[in-house]
Amino acid sequence: MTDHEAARREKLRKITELGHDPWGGRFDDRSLIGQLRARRGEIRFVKESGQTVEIPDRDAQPDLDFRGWLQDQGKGEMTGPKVRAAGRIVLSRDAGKLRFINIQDWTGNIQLMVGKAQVGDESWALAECFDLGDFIGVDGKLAYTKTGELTIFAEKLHFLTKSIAPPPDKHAGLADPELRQRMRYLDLAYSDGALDRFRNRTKVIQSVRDTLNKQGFCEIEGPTLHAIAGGAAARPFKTHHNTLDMPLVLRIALELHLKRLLVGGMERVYELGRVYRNEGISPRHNPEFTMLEVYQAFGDYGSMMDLTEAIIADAINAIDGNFKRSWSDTVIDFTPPFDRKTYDELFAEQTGVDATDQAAIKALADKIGFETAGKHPDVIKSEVFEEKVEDALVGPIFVTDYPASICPLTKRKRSNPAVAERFELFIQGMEVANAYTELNDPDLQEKLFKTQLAGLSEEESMAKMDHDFIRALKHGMPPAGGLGIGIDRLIMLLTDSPSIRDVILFPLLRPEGSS
RNA sequence: GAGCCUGUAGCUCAGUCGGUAGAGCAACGGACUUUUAAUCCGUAGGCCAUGGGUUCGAGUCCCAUCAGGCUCACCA
Repeated sequence: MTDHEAARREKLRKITELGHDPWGGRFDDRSLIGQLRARRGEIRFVKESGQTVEIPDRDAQPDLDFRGWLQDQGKGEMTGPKVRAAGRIVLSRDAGKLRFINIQDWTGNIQLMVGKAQVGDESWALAECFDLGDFIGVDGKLAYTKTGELTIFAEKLHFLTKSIAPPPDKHAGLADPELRQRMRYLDLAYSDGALDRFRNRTKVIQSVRDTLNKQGFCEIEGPTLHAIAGGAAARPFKTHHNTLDMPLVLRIALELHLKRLLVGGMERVYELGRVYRNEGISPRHNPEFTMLEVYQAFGDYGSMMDLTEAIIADAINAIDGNFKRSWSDTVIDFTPPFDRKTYDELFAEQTGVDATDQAAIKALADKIGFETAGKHPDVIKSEVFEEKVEDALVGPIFVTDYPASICPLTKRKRSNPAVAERFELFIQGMEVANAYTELNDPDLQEKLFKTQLAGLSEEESMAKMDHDFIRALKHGMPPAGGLGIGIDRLIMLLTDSPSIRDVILFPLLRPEGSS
């Protein structure tokens, strides 16, 4: 046991001795600290003559010499509402028989003044057992100190919960990224901005649902345990069901079940949920992440583009309504409509090479040093695109109309079968959304599945072919637009968070002390 | 999976050329009834990530391991 813990346990003992429960209990009728701050206009100064004076608002006049102003009023008394608050002690200063304590709840932070003469010996003895990190409640008068700080002048103290372990540095908070992730509770409680970041995450997710529900979309919950990992090209996590003695995988995408629902007549349907990919970890990849997939019958990728803009604009309004958002040392302008450019236009812009000139593209690829022998011209083009174009897509920008051969499971343009009706939304070089006009021809789908699985043995291929999905398509899936949004990445961009682990409460980490 | 970087007190961090382990905050004792990163006086707190090696001597140099970060790879 550390000295810190021993000292805190000793105070815990004293609290019990004083007749208080160190683990507290229900505490009704408190105001949130944010609400209390909003009530500061009720505070008055009453002069000896009986004249009532309004208190100048320090937020409006930050340079005001409050102490001087107060002296100018002469003798009198500050009056303010009786309030009750509760929170965690985050700062404490004592000045003899007087203590200034800052408590914090999830709406803010406020100072308490506890005077021995004002609260009595009993409460004073309790206050001497307070440590940083404890939860306390207070009844008192909301008013200003001589220096103009909004303060609850304590009349009665309540003990709500003892903190046995010492908190991180009271100003620096937690700096070590490993500790911030492992001990997210401490990060939230003591690191600047951490709690707000995750509350903004909640607001974004709620807003996404609101936007879709308002437009008549229906939220569903598909299975997370799949027999076949379909809908994406990632490696799955494998698991096993004991009673059925059956291998299972965690889902890598939401797509195939949502499309079955289109067949079933759910015309506008979405799922906002977790998917799992057994791939590498990076500042943009966590093994489990939150994905939104939306399908709209009788729509196409164009309908999805408008919807994507609406989802993002509404999410920003839900946070703070600021469409010019800082991102690292730059600013992203999210004001819709976003730029829309075709794949070929961007290719030509960034490389100076005509996107339809296969020979010139191959020459460029050779110059970069790519292996080009035996590759499909569109594959070469796509490799050059990733190398030369994607990083330049600071966006937000919709990249539309991809070469059909690199997205086989997408419907082609009727006017040009070499082009797939697909867009991706890029922001700061990061792929945030991906949408298609969905393929609904079961024979073509089956053929393309087979081609996609061609590299695998027949046995593996059969195991990965989702025959039920093909069967569903045979019953008729209406023409539809489909959209996927990486919600964690969107939240990263909206909260100026450079790593996906900053917006996932409990990202995957190796266990501690695994040596 | 590869390369580079990091790991020192509860927290944030110094630690020079290899020569007895440092600071701020937090803690403990004391002074102070309007402080606000309060101040002042005093005290205590260390498996220098772990395990080896080199050396008279290692926080420091070398090797391995563990954990984390970044870059790359992987990744509709």
